[in-house]
Amino acid sequence: MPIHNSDVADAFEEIADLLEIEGANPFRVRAYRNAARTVRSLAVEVSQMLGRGEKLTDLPGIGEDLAGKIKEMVDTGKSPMLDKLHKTLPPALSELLKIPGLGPKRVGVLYHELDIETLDQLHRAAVDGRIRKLPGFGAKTESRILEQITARAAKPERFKLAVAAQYADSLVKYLKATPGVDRVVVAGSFRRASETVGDLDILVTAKRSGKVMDRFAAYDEVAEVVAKGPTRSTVVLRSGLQVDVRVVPEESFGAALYYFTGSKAHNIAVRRIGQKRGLKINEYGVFRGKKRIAGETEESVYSAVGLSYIPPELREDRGEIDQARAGRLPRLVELGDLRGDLHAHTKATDGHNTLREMAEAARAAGLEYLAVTEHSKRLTVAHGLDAARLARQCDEIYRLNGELRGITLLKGIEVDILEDGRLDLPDKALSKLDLVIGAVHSAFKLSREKQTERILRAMDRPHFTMLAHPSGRLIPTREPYDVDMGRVVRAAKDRGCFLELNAHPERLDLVATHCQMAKGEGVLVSVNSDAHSAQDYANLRFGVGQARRGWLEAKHILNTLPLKTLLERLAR
DNA sequence: GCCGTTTTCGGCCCGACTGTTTTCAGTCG
Repeated sequence: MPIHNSDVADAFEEIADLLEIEGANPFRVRAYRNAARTVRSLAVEVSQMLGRGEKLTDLPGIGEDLAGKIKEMVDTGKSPMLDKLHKTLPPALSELLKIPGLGPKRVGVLYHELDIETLDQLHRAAVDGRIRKLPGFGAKTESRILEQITARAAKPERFKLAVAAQYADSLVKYLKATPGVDRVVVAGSFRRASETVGDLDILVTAKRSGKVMDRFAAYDEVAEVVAKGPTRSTVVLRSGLQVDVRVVPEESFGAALYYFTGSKAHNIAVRRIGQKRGLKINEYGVFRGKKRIAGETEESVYSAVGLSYIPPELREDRGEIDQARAGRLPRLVELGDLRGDLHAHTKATDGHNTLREMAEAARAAGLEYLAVTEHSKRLTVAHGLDAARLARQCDEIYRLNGELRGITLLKGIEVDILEDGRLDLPDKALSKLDLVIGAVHSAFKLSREKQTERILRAMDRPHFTMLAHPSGRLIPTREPYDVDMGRVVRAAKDRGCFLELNAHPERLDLVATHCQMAKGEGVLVSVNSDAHSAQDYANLRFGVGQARRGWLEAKHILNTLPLKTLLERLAR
């Protein structure tokens, strides 16, 4: 059983949880959490690093001890440390920590006083009224726990970025209409363009904060007011989405925006630098003693600690701080850099609009070219094209190109990669196209070895241009299939192929770490909408966000090329 | 448990809100 990075990270997180309940040194606990985060976001497997004889202690937050514990897990598949902890604390206690309002101290009390180990037992104790009698608990805490347990079963934990965007947009509009309100900005993981967001953090500048809080609590989508103070309030919307609003004075706007954009790990790292320079950084500004020396803008905050401005999508403490100090941050791709879209469907298969409608909508979205890439025949549910229907669509594209101005249609296909690595249409049919996107839509459960070989064999076909949604995952319903992405990226490089970054809100695939791998190997990425209707080009915004999270610049993106250059690249 | 342009020992980010308390611990972000 090979040990993946996520296994190591999961184990470290559980160790951190259990140590915390045990009352261990909080900094020791943090060390495990930091290590978990580092390992989880690595682009290479730690097992491979060990195999190549690379030192794990070179990784941030991994010292001799943790490097040894990782090696132990890779070698034996087990963590003696975790096994030892399980002798005194049951594994399910980690689950209890996920209930809002329950931290390590209270979970410890629940376990030691009432022998509560599981959510079920917690639920029963709350119903029986046994919790309110414990020291540090009360009737209110007990009923809150009860609510949270029932709520947990019913609601999704995190919201897709595109869904959160809908709630964010209308709430921002509503808050902006409050008298005396100046700025309203969504910060947090939403601003960092995370794939999913757990809550919305909204930052407001206003003369009088009380008015804002009253109006916020009165928003008609609010199901529950969790907390309401003079400068900070938390509500839960009917959809289950939690929203925090913070009000700060205008002169603190930059510091607060920086602070509430996070990530937490990034903020801690920046503040540590400030600390070394004798500066205190909080949401109100950067202070030397009592004197505020920065805070009006985010730039001023970063510059106070000797860093250049760091775009939100990079703020994960994954190397961006060192690069900012050296002035070597990438100039990230922007939505406006995209000149075209290389993946879209029409009514001919499972899309909702005609070829002409899709073309005109693409032009209206500011695009210069659009590749029409229907499904192939194996995907019968989508009414996929066979060679004859594909040829007819190509004729239609040829005719439309003669007619349309300001947009050029390219002839493509999203051809199924069959289980044995063959493509679903003959080479002869594919040879007439401008591009061939290969996609895995079946047999997701193959072994890592077989799945990787399957994709590599498909890439070997002479007309193969691009691999669609390379990991195959769907947020939040389907895990990625098991594939050696390192080999896929290198294979794409060897064969001159491209990788798609599918911008559909449920895909956002390539994931950020794989974008960095592609960048490292010099493989161009194409940010594609996978539009199935004329409105879907709006999703490109989320694809660009993901590309930015992957440190990509315009020069790393295939569809920032002008049409002529693009066609030359595709023809190679 | 990690880490070092003040340190190989002694630090480790910082503030708001709630509930259970009579001055603050716990939790959260």
